[in-house]
Amino acid sequence: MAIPTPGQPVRGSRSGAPIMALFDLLGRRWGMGILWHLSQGPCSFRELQQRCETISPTILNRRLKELREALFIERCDKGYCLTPLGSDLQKLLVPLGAFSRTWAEVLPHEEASS
Amino acid sequence: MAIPTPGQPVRGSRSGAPIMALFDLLGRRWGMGILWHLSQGPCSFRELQQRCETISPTILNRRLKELREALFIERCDKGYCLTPLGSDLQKLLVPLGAFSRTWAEVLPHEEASS
DNA sequence: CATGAGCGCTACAAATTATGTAGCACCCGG
DNA sequence: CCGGGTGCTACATAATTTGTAGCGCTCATG
Repeated sequence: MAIPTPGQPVRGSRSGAPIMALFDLLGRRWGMGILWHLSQGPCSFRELQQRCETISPTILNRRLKELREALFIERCDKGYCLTPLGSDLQKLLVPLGAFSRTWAEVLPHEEASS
Repeated sequence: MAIPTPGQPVRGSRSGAPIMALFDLLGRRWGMGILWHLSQGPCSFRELQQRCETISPTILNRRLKELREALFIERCDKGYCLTPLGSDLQKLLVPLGAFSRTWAEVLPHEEASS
């Protein structure tokens, strides 16, 4: 499972359009979630695992490797943290948080129906 | 494979935080890519399949169902198109395009090495 | 030095998702 | 009736993710 790289063929673009490489990387399960949770501050592997609530260590470790290779995340004394580049990316994700709340209101609610 | 819904348990949040539901939905393979390609204008199922270059009809259809249920996409005379809500979401994705190009420059290039 | 608690990380089998190919049923123009 | 387009499904195979257990390491405490 090679890490998607701009310029190389990736899912969504044989020519490796950067946006498609990014989508491929972030579109892997937990990709965006890890960036999101890590933006709350640096933390250890196990702490991150708990922030994600239900991620398995196998996949956390794999995503961590990929995101490190992509230069979004790096090791630090506290465990893991975002790089400046990763932080830039995370900031672009923030508006999605606001959007998602609007979305949640618009969507037909599926309360535990009586 | 239930569609992630804010308020229901989703991957990344047992309590169904809207942002995690959104990440779960968009984080499925091709999720963001479909929105991206569809923003180029409404098109037919097969045309969309070609814009995505390498998507299988099985998964295109599944994502389409999910995204329609999430109110991001709807049917129209030309085939499929973004809803206003979906269009809002897609606009939030646009900055990622610019970011991805910066990223592509920063990343060590893996040219076809001699 | 033994114990316990934390760390990053890996193994492995089972379950879930995605891929690729083929092809259905439908409609339209020739 | 034939060719070409549409949306979409079936099915076997492959890839990815999950969940659980536990390794080897370090550090603080007794």
